[in-house]
Amino acid sequence: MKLKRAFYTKDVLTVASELLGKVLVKNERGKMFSGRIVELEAYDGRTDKAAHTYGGKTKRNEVMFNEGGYLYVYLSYGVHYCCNVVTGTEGTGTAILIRAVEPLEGVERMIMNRFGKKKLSEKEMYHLTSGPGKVCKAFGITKGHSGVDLTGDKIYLMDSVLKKDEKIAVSKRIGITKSAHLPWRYFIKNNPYLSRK
DNA sequence: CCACGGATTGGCT
DNA sequence: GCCAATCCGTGGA
Repeated sequence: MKLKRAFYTKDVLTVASELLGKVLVKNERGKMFSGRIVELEAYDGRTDKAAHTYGGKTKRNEVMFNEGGYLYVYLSYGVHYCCNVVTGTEGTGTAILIRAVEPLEGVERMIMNRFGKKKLSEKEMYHLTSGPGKVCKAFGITKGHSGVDLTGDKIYLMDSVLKKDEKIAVSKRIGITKSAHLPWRYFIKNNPYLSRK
């Protein structure tokens, strides 16, 4: 089942806690890419100085002010794209950064997008999508996908539940200096595809 | 107008 | 462990 609008329009921390284990899917003219979300971070422009929306609406962040269920993509350090799931009601300015997934479909295409070859060692496979920039590179997600409606059929999320032995853990967010104390990074404990342990 | 810094990554010391 | 790559929004002159 594809996740519907109502899943996304809830409060950002509620959606964040429900988003782990869901499957990110990209259908690129029939070429499928998919992966289970194993790590994410919440950003809330109303209170959180690290959020892109903290200073109000700009051309870059306007998608993040949409109602929930849209994709917000930005360029990090001028080098890497990172993708976010917009949450909440219109005008809220909240989103969830997808930091790592466990690859499912389209693995060979992901390896090609990331490394320009077809095979990786077993060890290298754990680094295929273990970071926000890596996920976008592997899936072929760029700035042109910012604003895509996640209730459409190009990029969307499928419902799925955590495995019986999987537990959610929470920590501080990675790589930020402002509002760094907030415990808004959620991840599946001991999952081998995390960006960090 | 210019300087600065950032939700990252991979390669080199 | 350290650092360059490289775009763009923000803030100060």
